[in-house]
Amino acid sequence: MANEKITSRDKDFAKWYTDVVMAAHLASYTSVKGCIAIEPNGYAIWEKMVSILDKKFKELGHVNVQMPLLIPENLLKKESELVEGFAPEVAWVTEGGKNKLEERHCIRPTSETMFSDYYKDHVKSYKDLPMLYNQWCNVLRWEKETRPFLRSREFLWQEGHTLHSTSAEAEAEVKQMMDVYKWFHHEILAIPSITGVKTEKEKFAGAEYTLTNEALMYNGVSLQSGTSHYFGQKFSRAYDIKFQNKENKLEYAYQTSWGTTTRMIGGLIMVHSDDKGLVLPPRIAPRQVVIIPIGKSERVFELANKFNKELNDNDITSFIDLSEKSPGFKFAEAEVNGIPVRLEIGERDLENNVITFARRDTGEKISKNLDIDIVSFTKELLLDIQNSLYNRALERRNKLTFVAHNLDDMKNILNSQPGFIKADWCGNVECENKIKEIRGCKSRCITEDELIDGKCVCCGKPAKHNVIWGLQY
RNA sequence: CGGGAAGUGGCUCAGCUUGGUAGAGCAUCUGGUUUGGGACCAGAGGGUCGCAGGUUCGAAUCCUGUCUUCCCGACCA
Repeated sequence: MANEKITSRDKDFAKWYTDVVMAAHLASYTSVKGCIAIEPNGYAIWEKMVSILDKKFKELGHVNVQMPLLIPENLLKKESELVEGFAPEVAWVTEGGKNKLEERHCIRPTSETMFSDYYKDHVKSYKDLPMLYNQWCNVLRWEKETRPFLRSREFLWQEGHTLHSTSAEAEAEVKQMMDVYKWFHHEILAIPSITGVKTEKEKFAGAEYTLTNEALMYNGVSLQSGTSHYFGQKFSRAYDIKFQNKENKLEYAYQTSWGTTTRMIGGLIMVHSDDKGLVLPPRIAPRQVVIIPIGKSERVFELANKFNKELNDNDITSFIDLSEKSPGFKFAEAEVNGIPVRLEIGERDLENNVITFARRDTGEKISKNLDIDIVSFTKELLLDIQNSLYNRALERRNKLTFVAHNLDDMKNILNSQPGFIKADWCGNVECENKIKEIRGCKSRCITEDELIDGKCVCCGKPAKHNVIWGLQY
């Protein structure tokens, strides 16, 4: 039974998406364009993302810091590629109180600048390196078209900025952090993303190269969800970050940056959710089990409390829905909010000494005897839901992964059912631009796979790479 | 930023053409009865119609500007 507040996913995907965001109370609009209010249900997901990623970052030796929100104009302008890349979407502060600022400041769109400015004064020797900093913060980019979580002007993210004494070490960091993002998507979010290198055209402004994590949404559109950049010495030259190396010579440091954002919440919705509302993989669900007591008998509440305590004592996040609503209402509410497992405890079942589990991903109801080991059963069920969601998403991704041998193939695919399109490419940006003319199709990432035909899908000349193409958010 | 649509209690919308100072359903609150797929009865509260100007004796309604949201393009995490 679909939720009446939610437009069907297959009928209007864009509307379905916003309906789910609103119906599950993840976020709502505010009077500030492109700046959403992230509501408790949405923020709880972000908090869980933060806690898991933050733990991982720290295990790998990173520490958290906080840099200023404002960046002075002349500082931002030191790295020309970065400025050119971000210029159209930077917001400026020109007044403080009643005074015009002698130098205007932008609100950070990203913090390479401030980190670099900090590093230049704090790194003297190779013994100071590496510096493995990360910050959790908000940034602002003056986007023209905005959508909750997917593209808002203000958004929350983490940006890691690290400094190394050798290129090899920095490049290893870039790869390592991309592996973390991939792990996070596959193991926690149950999203079978693909990773690879961005083309020159699509890489981050100012980077030597960019690694990307690309996730395919239910409708076949790709979402860049996590990037990791290698800067080499570009920023350290622009910002004068030098250290004395082992040979007692001054050398520019090697730098990286990597980030993930609240956009991942949007990805989570567009990969797993359905016409009933949100579907959350258990490992990212802030609340994994809802217990719904039916009827008013004392035994019902005793059991609800007992099971709730047992689950929470064993690292399963559970709560009892004690609201004054009918059971049907509570079922629907649990579904729209994406709670992975529902446990119904009712008088009628108790007469037969059973309780009923319902799983959000399939809707299946499972009747179990009262004397089951509730903790181990629930753990297995949650694991099974986690795996099923991953497999379902993987099947969908495979179904929407196509191979193109020529431009006509690409056109046909993009005009019927978009997805990941694998095609050979000569490495020339002109071919990339030509392909983009087809519904805005862009290169997603360069794969390590073998060439398909050995010739460019666009110009027919010898190909250099097997590239994944697609539409993007 | 170009092309289109829309803003009226928390939500969905009616009223606007033919100006006379605001309605419905859902939601909320109170009391009671209920409880296995979005319960029922009775009662109550809540808006000056996105915002700013203008026309008029009088504007939700007409005019101008502006902001926001949605869809389609161009740009982007």
